[in-house]
Amino acid sequence: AVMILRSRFLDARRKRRNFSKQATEGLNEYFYSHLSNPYPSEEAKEELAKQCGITVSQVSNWFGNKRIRYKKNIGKFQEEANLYAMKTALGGPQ
Amino acid sequence: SGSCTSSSATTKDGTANKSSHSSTPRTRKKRCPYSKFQIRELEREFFFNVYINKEKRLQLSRMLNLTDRQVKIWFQNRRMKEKKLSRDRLQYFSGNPLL
DNA sequence: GTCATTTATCATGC
DNA sequence: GCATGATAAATGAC
Repeated sequence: AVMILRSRFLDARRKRRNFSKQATEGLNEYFYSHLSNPYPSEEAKEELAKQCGITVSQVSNWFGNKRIRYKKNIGKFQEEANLYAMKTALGGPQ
Repeated sequence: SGSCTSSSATTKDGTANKSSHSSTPRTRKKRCPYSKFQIRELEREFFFNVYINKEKRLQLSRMLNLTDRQVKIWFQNRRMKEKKLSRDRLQYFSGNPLL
């Protein structure tokens, strides 16, 4: 039984699964509404994790990847940025 | 594929030697994944001792063709990885229906 | 020393 | 074939 749990644990860590639509939505809303300083505090990370149904580590991973990939190619994310800027302007998270 | 050997890129202090200007912001060392052999030996030592002393560090760095700094940082990162593994294990097994 | 990062790389999804 | 999440070197704050 212990071996089974151990193998499942190892498999769960290895396999990557995309986040749900709502999770990515929430992460992007925070990112683009804090574009000048996209560094959520530990409390904000916990809040996002609970809201998105993922772990705090996954929130940290997402922001780390997002920051550098955004910085490396701002143009590619322009459309996405406008989308979420529009969304927050129309009564999104205050 | 041939720019990860630790002999040419940096000096022993870890100070980069790319330009002659003394005030150039030293370039960040390129991340180069370690070989299977290097990882095996580092893990072996980590199993005996989570904290490595200076002598074993020098010995290991020579054997693996790494700098002291690289070995030191590897152990730091490895301790952080161990801590994260413990957190993940706890979280994973805490809500397990088989328990 | 820890620890949050940056950056490149790996592994997978689709 | 890239997008995406996770991990492995490397840096810097403290």
